[in-house]
Amino acid sequence: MHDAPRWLDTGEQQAWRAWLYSWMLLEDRLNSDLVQQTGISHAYYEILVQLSETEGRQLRMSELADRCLSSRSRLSHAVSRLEERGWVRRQVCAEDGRGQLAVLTDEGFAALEQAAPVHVESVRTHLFDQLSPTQVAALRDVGETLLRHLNDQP
Amino acid sequence: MHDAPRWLDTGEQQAWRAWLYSWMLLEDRLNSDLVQQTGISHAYYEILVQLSETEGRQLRMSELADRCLSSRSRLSHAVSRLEERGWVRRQVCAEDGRGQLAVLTDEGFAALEQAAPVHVESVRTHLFDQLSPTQVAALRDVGETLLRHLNDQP
DNA sequence: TCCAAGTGGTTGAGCGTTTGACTGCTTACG
DNA sequence: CGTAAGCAGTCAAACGCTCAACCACTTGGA
Repeated sequence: MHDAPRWLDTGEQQAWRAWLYSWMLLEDRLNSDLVQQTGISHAYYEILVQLSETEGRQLRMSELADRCLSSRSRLSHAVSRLEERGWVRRQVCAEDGRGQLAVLTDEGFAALEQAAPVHVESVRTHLFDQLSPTQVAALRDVGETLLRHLNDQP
Repeated sequence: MHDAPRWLDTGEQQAWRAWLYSWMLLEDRLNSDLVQQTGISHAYYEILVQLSETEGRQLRMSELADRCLSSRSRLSHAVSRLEERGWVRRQVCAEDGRGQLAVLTDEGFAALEQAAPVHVESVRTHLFDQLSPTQVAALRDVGETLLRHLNDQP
C-alpha cells in the first residue's frame, strides 16, 4: 500500500517549477490580451474556433464540450451566454431528438475573424518569438507524448 | 497600425495545439487527483507549500500572493477559507501595522505532509514517468526561457 | 505637526464554474 | 410492443474568482 514517495530530484523540481510558473504566467497573459483587446475570453474563443472549423459550422453540444475539454454543464452555460451575444444559436438535432446543435452565426464568425489575429499575435509574441525552432520542436514532442499518455488514461 | 497577422505555420500550429491540449488535460488531472485523494485543491496546496518553505512558516499576504501568482483579493479570500479549516491563521505584522502575516498552523503543516506524497506521485506518474531525461531537460529549458521573457514584461 | 498621497489588505457584489439532480428522448431486451 | 436502462442536455445551489470600492496605517512634504 503506502510505498515511500518517489520524490522529485533537484533537476526535476526545477523543471517542474519553471514550467508550472511560466505556463501559468503565459496562460494568464494570453487570456488577458484577448479579453482586453476583443472582449472574448479564451474559453469563448475556443468554442467559436471549434465551431468555425467544422462543416456547416455546427456541432452537437457534447461533441463541442469534448473538443473544448469542457464539461457539458459548463458548455451549456457558455453557449447560453454566446446566444445572448447572438454569436451562436441552438437548434434541435434532426437525427436524435435528445440532441441539440450549437450553430455559429454569421455574427459569431465575424467576431472570431476579428479576434483571431489578436490572439495569434499574442501567442507569437509571448511564445514562438521567444523560442528557437529546436525548442518549438521539443515542445511539440513533449506535448504529443503527454497527449498520448493522457488520452489512454481512464 | 493593422499589419497583416503573422499566422502560425503548420508546425507551429501543431506544436501549439499539442501543447495546449496536453497541458490542460495534465493540469486537470493533477488537480482532480489531489482533490479526490486529499480534499485540497491545487490553489490551496500551493499556498501551504509556499508557507511551509519559509522561515517561521509565515509570510506577508502580498508576498504570498506574488509567490502563488495570485491576486491579493483572491489570496485574501483563500486564506479566510484556510483559516476556517484551521490550517492558517492571520497575525498583524509587527513592523508594519498595515500588514498581515499568514501563518501556517501545525494542523496545516500536517495536512500538507499528507497531501505532498499524493501530489508528487501524481506529477511523477503523469509527467516525469512519461518523459525521457532529454525531454525533461527540454521542458525545463523552455520553461526558463519563457519565464525570463514573461518576468521582463510590463 | 499635520495632512495628502501612497500602500497593504479586506470586503461585497456580480459572474462563471462545478456538482448533482432532473427531464425528455432513444435503444435494447424480454 | 412495452418497459428498463442509458444518454443528451439543462437547471439550481454552492462555491471560487474578479473587480472596484473601501479602511487602516505609513510616509513624505509643507
